[in-house]
Amino acid sequence: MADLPGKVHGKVKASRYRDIAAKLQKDIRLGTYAVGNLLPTETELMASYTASRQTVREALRILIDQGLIIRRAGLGSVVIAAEPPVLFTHSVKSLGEWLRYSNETYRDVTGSRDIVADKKLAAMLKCEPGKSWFLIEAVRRSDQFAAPLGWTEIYVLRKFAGVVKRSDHGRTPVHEQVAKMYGQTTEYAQMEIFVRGMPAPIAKQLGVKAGSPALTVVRRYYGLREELFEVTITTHPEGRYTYTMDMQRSLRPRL
Amino acid sequence: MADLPGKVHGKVKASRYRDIAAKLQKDIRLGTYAVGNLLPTETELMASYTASRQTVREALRILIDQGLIIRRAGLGSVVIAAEPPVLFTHSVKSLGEWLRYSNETYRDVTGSRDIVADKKLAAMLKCEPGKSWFLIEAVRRSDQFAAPLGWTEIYVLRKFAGVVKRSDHGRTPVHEQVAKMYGQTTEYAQMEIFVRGMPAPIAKQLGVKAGSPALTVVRRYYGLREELFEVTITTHPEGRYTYTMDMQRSLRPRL
DNA sequence: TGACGGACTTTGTCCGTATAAATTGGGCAA
DNA sequence: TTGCCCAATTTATACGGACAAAGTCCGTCA
Repeated sequence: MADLPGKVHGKVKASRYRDIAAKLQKDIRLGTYAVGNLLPTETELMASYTASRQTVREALRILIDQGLIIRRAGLGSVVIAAEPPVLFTHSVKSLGEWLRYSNETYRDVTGSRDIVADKKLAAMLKCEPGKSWFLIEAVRRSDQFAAPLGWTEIYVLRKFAGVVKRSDHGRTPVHEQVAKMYGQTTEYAQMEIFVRGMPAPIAKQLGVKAGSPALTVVRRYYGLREELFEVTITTHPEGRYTYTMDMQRSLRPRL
Repeated sequence: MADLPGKVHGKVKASRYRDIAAKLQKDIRLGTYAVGNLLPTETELMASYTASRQTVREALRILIDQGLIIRRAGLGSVVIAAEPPVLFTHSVKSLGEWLRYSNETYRDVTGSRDIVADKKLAAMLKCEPGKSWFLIEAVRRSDQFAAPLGWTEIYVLRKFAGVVKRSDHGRTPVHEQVAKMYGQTTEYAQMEIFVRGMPAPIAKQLGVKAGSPALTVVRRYYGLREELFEVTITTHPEGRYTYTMDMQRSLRPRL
């Protein structure tokens, strides 16, 4: 959607359907067609603009791409926004890329076991207390540095426990392994970043002082029907990890 | 682009053009049409699929929307990717929404002054040492709680210093004020989150212990030609701030 | 060699038409 | 009243055709 025809040096070439789209956009922005209401039907637009159905539909397609309307057979064109809504976007190819660990990092698994969420863990994972999980604990390390980057706790549904046996287990994001082995896809994900004093058990593993500044990142992965199937909690000591995100103004290609 | 026709309960309805699109996608993924090469022309596709030009073009439009091809009059359909590139997106309406402060928070400005970036500050801002900035310092507070949420340092170019005089200064993101007053728009932005021990001067302002865990968020705003025009640094004590981000699998509407 | 021009190819735009599918609303029956 | 089916409306899909605009290719000419 980046570089479609109709653009010349940033300017938009004139054409029948673009003119119609521009007029409709204006009418939507000015409230002639309010949000929630219907646009005129294709037949009406054909009459009022003296254009063919093809041309009218091409114009309406622009409004769809801009997120201004949705269209339904039997219903019509519903105005859902007065302005193109999205201005800035941040995109990632996969949720693995989301975490900006480079390829030189890996998980050094220290152990794994079944665990039942008590009230405190349930709050952290955002699941019901009493839910069963399979826990994988690991130290995140880098090829470059001797000091560990952080401590990782990975909670997956018990039925996915088999991922620990994979040969690429330490270097591939677990949610990708789950997808490959069990076909569980991630439909929705959530991340939380906050600061806390380093918990004593983790401090011991990482060789830092308990209570020292620690950055904790919680990632929750949801499948179909909002089912939470994996949560990872990583905790980093001061100076070992920075989360970075870039955002770009999204250019709307057509018109 | 969320909910176009052709989808029923997540499944895709069969239709001529979707079949053609699916076949072409497969051929692209398998390398029959390699990246950089051309797809068959519309006329050729009409012949090989026994479909009208309209139908073929509808199929190709799907590939365009998926970012697999670009089309040019006189050239053809160039394959630019073997797989739909973007899988997960996080979108925000404005960069103000980016920072998840609700409307109940505001900046309590404690002072402002000119400042020249020394080596240390330049590294933090990612600018050249010696660059001049206008610094606004403020405590971020909430209507709900007595304790301050954090400490904010806002660095803007000196020519934008006038924003402090605005009546809405404390409740509107500064980059929006700059946009309104001076027409400076944000084309690109970057965020960094890391943990550090609370610096003594800030600790004093916030009434917490120096060296206690602190979450620092740096936001850099760039205009046209990569010009850095604003940087904000906010520092939060433990328990006062959590950064949250939601990501949704981007559903490609057609097909 | 390099610039220019024209023929050719390919997509862009626009028109006409027909049938299918989805949605709504009203009438009818339980 | 409630629920179901039918008819009307509206968009979705698909066919046909025509000319314009943009890019490529190649031969000609300086």
